[in-house]
Amino acid sequence: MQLEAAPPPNHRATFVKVALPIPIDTLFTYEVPEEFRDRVSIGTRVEVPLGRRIVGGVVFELAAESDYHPTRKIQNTTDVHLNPQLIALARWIASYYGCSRGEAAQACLPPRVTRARRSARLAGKLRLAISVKSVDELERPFSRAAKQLALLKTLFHVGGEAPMETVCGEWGYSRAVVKGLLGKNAVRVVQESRTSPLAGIDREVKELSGPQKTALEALASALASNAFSPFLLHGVTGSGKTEIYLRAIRDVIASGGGCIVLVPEIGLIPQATARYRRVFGDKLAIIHSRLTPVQRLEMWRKIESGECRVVLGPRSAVFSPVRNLRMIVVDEEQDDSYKQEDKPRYHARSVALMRGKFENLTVLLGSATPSAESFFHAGRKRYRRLELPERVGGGAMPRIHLVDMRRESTDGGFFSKTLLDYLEANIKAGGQSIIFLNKRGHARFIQCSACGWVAGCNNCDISLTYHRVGRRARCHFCGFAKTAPSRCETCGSSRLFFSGVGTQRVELDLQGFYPGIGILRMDADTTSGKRGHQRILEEFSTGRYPILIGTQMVTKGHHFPGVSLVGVLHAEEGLNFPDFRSAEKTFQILEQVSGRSGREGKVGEVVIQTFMPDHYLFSFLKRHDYSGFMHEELGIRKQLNYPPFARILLASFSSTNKAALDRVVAGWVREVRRMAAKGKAELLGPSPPLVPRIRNRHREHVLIKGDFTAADKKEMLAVFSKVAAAAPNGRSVELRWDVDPESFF
DNA sequence: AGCACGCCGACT
DNA sequence: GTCGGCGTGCTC
Repeated sequence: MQLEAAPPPNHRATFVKVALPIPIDTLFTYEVPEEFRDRVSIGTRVEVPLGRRIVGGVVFELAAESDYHPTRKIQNTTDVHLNPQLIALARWIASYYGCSRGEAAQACLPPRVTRARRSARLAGKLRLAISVKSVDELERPFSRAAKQLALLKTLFHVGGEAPMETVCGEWGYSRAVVKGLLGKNAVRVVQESRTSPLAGIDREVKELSGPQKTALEALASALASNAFSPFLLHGVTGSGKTEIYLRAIRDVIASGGGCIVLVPEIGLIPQATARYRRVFGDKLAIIHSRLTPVQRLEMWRKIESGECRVVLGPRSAVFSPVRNLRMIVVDEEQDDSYKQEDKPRYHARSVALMRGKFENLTVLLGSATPSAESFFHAGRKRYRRLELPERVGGGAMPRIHLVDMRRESTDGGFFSKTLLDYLEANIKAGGQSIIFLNKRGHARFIQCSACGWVAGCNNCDISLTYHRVGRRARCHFCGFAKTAPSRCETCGSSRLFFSGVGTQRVELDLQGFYPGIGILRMDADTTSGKRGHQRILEEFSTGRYPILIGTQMVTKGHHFPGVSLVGVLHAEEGLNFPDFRSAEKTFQILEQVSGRSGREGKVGEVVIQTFMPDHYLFSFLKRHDYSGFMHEELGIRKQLNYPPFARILLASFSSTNKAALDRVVAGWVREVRRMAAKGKAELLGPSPPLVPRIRNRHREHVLIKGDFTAADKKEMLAVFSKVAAAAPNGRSVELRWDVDPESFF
């Protein structure tokens, strides 16, 4: 008979095994000097010597003896630590995404700040001291102080006051801006809070719709069960998803729990989160990309201590050490900004679900246009489906008109007769219109009209982008730049033209049709500066401009009550992209941009121009038939064995040495194919990607489809190390390992 | 990943 | 002669 083993003491160990932020998964053993023993346990972030530098690592194991000699000593300890649940999550990330435990642990923690400069504490709250009915009244008196105006508007949006810390930290305003406003008596500093937290919600919506009530009841019972409960909340634009989130979170907080809300990466944090701030006040922590490392650490401490119970932020917020975490919300769950493109290449939606499993949480995925993956799982009852099929206030969905541009193109121009007719009618009626160019980037390249030559980069296989400023031609990958050529470098012709998205040409055309009309254009030339996008969106929302022209940037953030027409140019763009998700993504973006038309009682019009009107997505889009489209799309996915029916993995190899690259890739593929023959995986490639050379590094892609385990992935990575070590110059070959890739670039 | 060591070519 | 390129090996 065995004695019952006492749990190993989680303190006072002589040695610790530490996971380091290097691409090696072995734990390194360090000695803990006597003075640190009380402060080191599993999960503690410690500073340790590695070679001749000091790095931050996380203690994963304790040991009485060292298995490595000579053992070096821990340099220092920190008060940052990973709790046991997050250690488990880091382990899962490491094995699933194929990185070291140290790299995964690092992604779960706030940045390591070396110089812990304590910033002077900003006390009190900043309160609006002038009374205005709408932000428009502020425009004129503050027209010469853009920053002050922006701060006033933000204050107005959040209900009139905000803590000084929020103003200078989260929103990034300098003290000079605050001082300026204090000098003009436009704001005051007050000590106490006027709005009590958790109060604002009932004032905003009188009554919930039937489907909203049903959804909330389902969430409430899931939360009460304390079991892992994944949901897909499918609600059309304007159907009140945020109201559901807010109420569910409020109930969690009321019963002593905490929540995480993930949002896609957007630059409009203050406005987009104003409702959360009004409801949750100081209990809310907002994380965003403009926080400095010190601010991030402070935020982490507030969450860890329980001072903040609700965390709102982009993908990294999924790792927040929230006290008594009960629920994770993933808003706009289809958004591809949830995929981290640097190591570890995790998907925040997957991490949220896995964390939910480990910690028995309710995980609420919300979207107007759910991903095929989530839609599928909801259909298979792996997630519970909640639907909000109607807009709040009963607004009808916009009417969609499809225009076949093969017939209706007006002598090579951008506009069909149909779109021009609708546009003219809308202008006459005083409505606003959005002209959406369905193009990804805003690159303009330089081409010879005599021979077709395109100005390209010396180091990358890509065309150079033309920048009007200084007439430069620049490479987006490596930064290579030169003066834009005035003659073709192949045939010497001077007949060069600048091609690309053409928002400027669209604007020119429209000015021709409607001389003197107010047009806003949103592209690389007009959105320079940090707040460029926001500025243009705000100007458009004043209603003074009848037309806004833009690319995909116009689909995010802000909604415009005055818009009753959306025109889409080149709707088929992207459908021919080498990405199995291209139809899904195109459908989602067209549905989203359509949703911008007509709100608050008015039926909006949407004119979609395309050269591929026969593509299946358009017949479903016309009827706003999301389910119909998804069933068709999932049928195709099944046939081709793509997600969600199979897992995929993109192995992207690169090297400056083409011969070494080819040797290593060929060797790796040969061995992995042999492994795959035993299992169910299928290898596609190797094949050169869309851009076969970047920064003078040649590239090769291999796509792996099938059903593979963490062990299979580990073996494939091991094969790479082996092959690369054996081949001449093999070490020059780099492998970028992307599990569940979102981008195939 | 980062850093040192060491072996080869092309310069003051 | 050495400066510095990158290929290789190692880090508790």
